[in-house]
Amino acid sequence: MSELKQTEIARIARVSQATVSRVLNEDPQVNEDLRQRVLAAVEAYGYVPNARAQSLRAQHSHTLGLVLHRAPSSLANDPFFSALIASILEHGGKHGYHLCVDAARAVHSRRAIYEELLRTRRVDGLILVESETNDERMARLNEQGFPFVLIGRYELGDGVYSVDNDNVGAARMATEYLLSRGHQRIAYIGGPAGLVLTRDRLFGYRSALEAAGLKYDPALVMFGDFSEQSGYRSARDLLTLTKRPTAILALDDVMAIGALQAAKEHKLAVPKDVAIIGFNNSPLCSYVEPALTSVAVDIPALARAATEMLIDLIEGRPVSTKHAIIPAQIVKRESA
Amino acid sequence: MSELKQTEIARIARVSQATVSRVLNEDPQVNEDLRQRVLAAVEAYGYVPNARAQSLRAQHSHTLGLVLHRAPSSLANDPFFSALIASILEHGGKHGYHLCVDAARAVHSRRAIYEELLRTRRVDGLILVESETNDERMARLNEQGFPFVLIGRYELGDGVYSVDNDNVGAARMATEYLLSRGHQRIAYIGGPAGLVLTRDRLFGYRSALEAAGLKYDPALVMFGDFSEQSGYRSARDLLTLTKRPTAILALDDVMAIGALQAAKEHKLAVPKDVAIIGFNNSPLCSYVEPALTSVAVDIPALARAATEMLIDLIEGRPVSTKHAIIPAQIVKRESA
DNA sequence: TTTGATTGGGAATACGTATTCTAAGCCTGT
DNA sequence: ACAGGCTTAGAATACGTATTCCCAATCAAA
Repeated sequence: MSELKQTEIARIARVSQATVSRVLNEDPQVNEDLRQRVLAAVEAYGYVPNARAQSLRAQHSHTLGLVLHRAPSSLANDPFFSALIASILEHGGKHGYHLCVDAARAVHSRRAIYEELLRTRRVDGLILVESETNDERMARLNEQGFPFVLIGRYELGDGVYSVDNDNVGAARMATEYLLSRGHQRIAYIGGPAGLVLTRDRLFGYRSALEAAGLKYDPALVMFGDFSEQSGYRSARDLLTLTKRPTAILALDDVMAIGALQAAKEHKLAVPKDVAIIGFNNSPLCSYVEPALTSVAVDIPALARAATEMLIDLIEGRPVSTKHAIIPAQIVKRESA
Repeated sequence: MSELKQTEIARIARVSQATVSRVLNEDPQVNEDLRQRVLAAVEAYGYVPNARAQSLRAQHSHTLGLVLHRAPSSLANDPFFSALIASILEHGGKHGYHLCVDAARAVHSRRAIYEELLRTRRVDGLILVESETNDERMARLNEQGFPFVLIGRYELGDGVYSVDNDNVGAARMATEYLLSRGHQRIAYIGGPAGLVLTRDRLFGYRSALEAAGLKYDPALVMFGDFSEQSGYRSARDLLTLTKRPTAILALDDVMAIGALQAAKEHKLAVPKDVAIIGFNNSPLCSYVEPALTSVAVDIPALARAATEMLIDLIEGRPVSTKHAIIPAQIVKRESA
């Protein structure tokens, strides 16, 4: 049944192909008479317009692209990833957009990704995640009318649009929360020292401390790698300090769980002897003992902001902020 | 820079547009001379072919569609979902396919989904997940040359292609494992009674029991709703039976965790007094106390089989099995 | 009635590519 | 030297749609 084009419908309804197109696009100036004939034929034969032809003609495909800068296999158990897609799907869908997902495989150079999706016009716009590149080519792409939005980094100058969660604010908020509960010695377990994430949150942590008139103590700052092991080891070292901390802020729930383990081994009650806060509010939090208080990065809001910004960009509407910052929330459970 | 079509490149390289196309498609019969001229122009201007035009012309878009029969928001924390996408991305990518994801929103009738993606030729083929429909329209679609593969149900007759995990076999395997550890009274906590999943796995459970010469005891069979609560309640009821079971097979990790909770409250040691096995091998398993033994549905294999079957279908290669069954595995931890 | 404006709808075209058709040039063999 | 095959590449076309252009018909006004 590949013979279903407007031409066929036109022949059946005894009108021109142009009229069929007009009817389908609800052009007001078409006689009710012909309109009905066309509609009847469309219904009878189950005609549906060919999106490929429409895209070529209309110069847009109503499709958004999502590119993850990681190997596909690494996405398998990542809750961030599924939440991201879910939200893009939801809000893009509201505006009638489809979603095309791609992950950077090793064979694909960065260049290939841009081109494959943007320059080939396979999608109307792109959401880039965890891109490691500071490439100024990006800025040029945007200028050339290939709209895209970055999630996760906004230090690329004004050429690109971006959305990020408020790393500084989130860490500050968590630290302030611990301070408000009377903690004076608060430790920080970051990710790898080089990461923007680690750096920004450290800054927030530190500024909360200093705002409270406390001295920043490098001995209380550790760097892990987001693994449970690294959380465990960092916490173990912290808890054996002579002046041990009474609270620990870990940049990931899994590391926080490692810290819980260490506390348990040191016979320290959580949160009485040592309070622990994680990051990301993963499903795990409710299932560990005690349930983990966690800073929730608002992924749905992040994705929504990126999606709507991108669609505004695509459709030529003015965008209010080039760099949106999404605030985080503390989800209080038992560990702090 | 929208003026980048083959025509422009052709003018620059002083050849015809056809020649540009030939060079790009590595047509052997083009003079090395012109070839170089074209390549130089392409390189200089960063020309990339327009995928929309290619799709229209070539009658395929090298894009797979994935349709989830659920509200997008419900996908946010579903590990099944992300694992699925990851694997499709990986194996589809190997064959040069992109992925378009869609979730059935309420406003979308089933019909709209097929049409929006398949009949409009937006994608070359579709993977349908958790489709609740037994629609024979599906079979007709396949016959009409709109290739798609179902994940999760294969009782639709021969009209459709499908991939499913081996529900019967998985439950049988888990039951046999418990039997081999000496258990004689094994309970079963299913999902809602109406589900194929519940039914098939119950069958596997039952057949293992009977193969071992044990009587099937309906008192040991409960039906939950995949929530922790329902797992807890079911287990509580089971453990207060006068002839209480020494092992519980729960159809989901979260229900199994509920059962763990119930055992704890009954002061029963796991696995010594009561062994517990979950399903799905979710990340949670490693984090509960004791770590949960679980039957792992092999999602990557499932997705891979579906993807490769679909691509074979699309590219007109013969498909060996219309209904592929993916075996499951037991991941042994501490609870059984 | 005649004219001018208005409306309805068919014919033609463009979107950018891949491919078929065709013709020009060149070789080879007689 | 000439016919017939082979190679090379340009011209033309098709993919299916949306839209512009234009003409015929209708209607209102004079």
